[in-house]
Amino acid sequence: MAYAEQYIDKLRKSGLRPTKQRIKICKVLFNTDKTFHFTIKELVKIIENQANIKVSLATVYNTVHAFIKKGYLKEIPLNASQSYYDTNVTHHHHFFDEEENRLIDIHQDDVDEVNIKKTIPGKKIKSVEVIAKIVSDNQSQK
Amino acid sequence: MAYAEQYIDKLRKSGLRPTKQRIKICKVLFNTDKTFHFTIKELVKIIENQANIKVSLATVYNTVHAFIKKGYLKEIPLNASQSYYDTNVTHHHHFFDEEENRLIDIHQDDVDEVNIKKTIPGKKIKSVEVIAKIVSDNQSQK
DNA sequence: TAATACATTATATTTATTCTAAACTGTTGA
DNA sequence: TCAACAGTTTAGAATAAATATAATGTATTA
Ligand SMILES: [Mn+2]
Ligand SMILES: [Mn+2]
Ligand SMILES: [Zn+2]
Ligand SMILES: [Zn+2]
Repeated sequence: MAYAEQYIDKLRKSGLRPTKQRIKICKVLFNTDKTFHFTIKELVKIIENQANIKVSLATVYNTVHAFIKKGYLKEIPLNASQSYYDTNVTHHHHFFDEEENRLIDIHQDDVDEVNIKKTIPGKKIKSVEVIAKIVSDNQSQK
Repeated sequence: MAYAEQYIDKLRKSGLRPTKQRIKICKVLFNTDKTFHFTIKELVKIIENQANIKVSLATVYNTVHAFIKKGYLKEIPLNASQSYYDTNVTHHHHFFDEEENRLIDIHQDDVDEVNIKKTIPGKKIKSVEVIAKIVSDNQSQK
């Protein structure tokens, strides 16, 4: 299958050999039209549900980190005791639904360019991220 | 002293009795012109350095969380295994210096109003925060 | 095939955070 | 005054995410 080639390519470019555990991880992460957000725990659960093979936590962590380093995944800064990861590596922003603990993408086009007037000597901006926390809009009950 | 009154007031409004441990925490947090960012570990270290009294980790965590709930402190969403807290509770944004692991305030005035065109049905925006990651600007060496 | 390099895994470790339970303190009212 | 009580502090235990370790397994290649 052609898609397997892509995964092998991604793995090789990340400095990893394409083992069956890693290809399985790739399938879960990249074999879909839609990008998504996940925690390591959730990723492990998806793999367990789909797969006939066992993949250890250490391998999942290692592979995810290798992909982050290479730019195939992004880590999302959230105030939580656990990291969120994103298969959408384009520049974009997020809603974070505090009630459902869920991240929702905001396309770059949906936010005006964030213009920061302040500068720090000797430093340059590497990335700018907007996080908008959302909650239920319980309209005043008429 | 007048400032002690303020701390007692803050504590009472947070539903906490003004004990000497809690007043000590208040002094470290609020007895300064400048606001600042801190981790729990750092806060404990400051207290240890200044104080003649011992304050346990549990008390520090509990007090900080009570103040957050009341709005006297803010938690800053950062991609880290540890939480950052802010004594500046006004609406503002941040630089995060990835090399020095340091937060720097950006006044609200220094960022144009972030206008998000996307909406989520049934949800309203509670807060919008911008985090700009910064790194050393190593100019191409002439 | 044998040697070697790389991977996977179970398990241990680390570390931030939260929980627990016992000891302590300050307030109250008989 | 002082016993009872509510609330507090604390040391240490528990929890959970993340990382490290080291033994075993697998793939590559000479
Ligand atoms: Mn990480
Ligand atoms: Mn918290
Ligand atoms: Zn996203
Ligand atoms: Zn700040």
